Amino acid sequence: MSIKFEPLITESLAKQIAENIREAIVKGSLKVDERLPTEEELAARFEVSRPTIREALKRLAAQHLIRSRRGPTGGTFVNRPSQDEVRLNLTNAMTLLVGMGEFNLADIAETRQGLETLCCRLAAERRTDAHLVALAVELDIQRDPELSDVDFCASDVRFHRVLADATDNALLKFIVLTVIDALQPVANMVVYQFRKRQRLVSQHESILAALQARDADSAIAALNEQIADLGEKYAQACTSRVRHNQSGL
Amino acid sequence: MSIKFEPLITESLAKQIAENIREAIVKGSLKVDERLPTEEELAARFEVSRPTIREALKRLAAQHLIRSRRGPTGGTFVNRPSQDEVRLNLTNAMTLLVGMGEFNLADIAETRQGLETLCCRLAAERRTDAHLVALAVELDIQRDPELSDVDFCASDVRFHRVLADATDNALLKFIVLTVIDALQPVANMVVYQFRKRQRLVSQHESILAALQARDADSAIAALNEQIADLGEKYAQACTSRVRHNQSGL
DNA sequence: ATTTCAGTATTTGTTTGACAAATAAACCTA
DNA sequence: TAGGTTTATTTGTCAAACAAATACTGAAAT
Repeated sequence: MSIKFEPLITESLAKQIAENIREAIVKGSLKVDERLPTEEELAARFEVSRPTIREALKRLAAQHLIRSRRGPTGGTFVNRPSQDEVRLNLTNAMTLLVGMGEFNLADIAETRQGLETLCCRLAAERRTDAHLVALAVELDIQRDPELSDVDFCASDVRFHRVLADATDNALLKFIVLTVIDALQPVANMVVYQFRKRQRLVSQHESILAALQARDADSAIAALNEQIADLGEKYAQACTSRVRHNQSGL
Repeated sequence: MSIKFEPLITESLAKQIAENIREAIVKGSLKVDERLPTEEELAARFEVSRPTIREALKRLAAQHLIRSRRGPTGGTFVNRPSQDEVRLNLTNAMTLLVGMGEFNLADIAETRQGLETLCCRLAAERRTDAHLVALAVELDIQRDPELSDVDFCASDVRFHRVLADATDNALLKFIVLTVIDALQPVANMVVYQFRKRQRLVSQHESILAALQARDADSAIAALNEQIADLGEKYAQACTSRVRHNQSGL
């Protein structure tokens, strides 16, 4: 006689329930803005207690898959995943990976170069006048010599975000924004020490002019120059940080 | 007299606590594999009850930031974020976005083309012989006319994953794998109806040959041809699906 | 008739206290 | 010393209750 061993589920109930509901959402059995049963009903349905149900729901809430409201018309509802919310998650996760040193700086610079080159090519084709204006606004900000380092950095980030927006490709924009945001701490660390902003600004000016003329190649050239510069600074910042750490120990 | 209004925190305690601990992790005050206080201690520290603490911890567990074990040496520990775990999260989230139609097929095709073009360029430089072998293995599989559609698809995905691996750029690989995985459902839908595999296979053969010769341009040409083909199929699949939906209603 | 306000029901948020299950270390026993 | 047994610790789960938010209901006042 052959004994049929059960799969022997050892995962926590809350996790299983969360996974269960999650699948229902992604498969579409639970539609956007649809209301889930109350926690008590869910507890009865899954034959567990309410705290267990709540732990499961919190897992889903952490992924922005559901939202909850109190009151008679309240309850738990399926969230339409907004790009921004998802991107926040991704950025957090990637920031952590970058912070742990999972990616080296050369890889980061190379990837950014590849992505932004692509952006330049598409943006040169599709940018609107509004994009040019937005870029010009940031340039004006960056030209102010009284600007603090952090503000300069922030403006730099916004400049590149506009570049991504000008591609008119939602997916590419999504990816590029995620990467830019995740890499901002690193970028900050670098530009912070990069006091000669003039070169950065003039590169941005070149990019803006090239986009205005719809000249993709010139835009890419200016961009590559900038990223090459930053690549050097990355390396310097990296070695100096290593030295700092060594001296610190 | 000016009254100083308090920030008026209305967020749930569990959420605040989760955010609190999360920041401690990303800021580095809590190091990898370090053990958090027991749930009881945390409850005392934050002056809330244990279930509330547990809900907070579940939020973090959903993001793979912590893990828990029972027993005397058990407790809650800070997780080293593995690329694969994070990627699984990202892929799930992106799959949802794609499934909700946040990105149109033209954008998807264009983005994929841009990313993989980049991969080809780098892979032509840096591929090792092992990569060539891996690609050849998949090609052999794909040549089998008896292969089922799903298996063909799976092999196709693996082929492109090897391509990403050959770039020797961890970040780029991470991004490309995420996108490929998130888009697999769409790709499946397409290739499924694309019975003439011969053309796909010969394109793969061209890519392999080009990489062997370290000829980036040829590889890119073959790849672009393939993605252009898929772009057409995307469009067809899309319209046919629309028709299907219309007839269904 | 309309507005305003208090009450009420419903649902999530939180607490308390307890027990179950897993697990490693300490402790016996042979 | 080897091997099993107890024990302490910690997370996992449950039960019952109260608190807080919120929309609906209905009565009172204008």
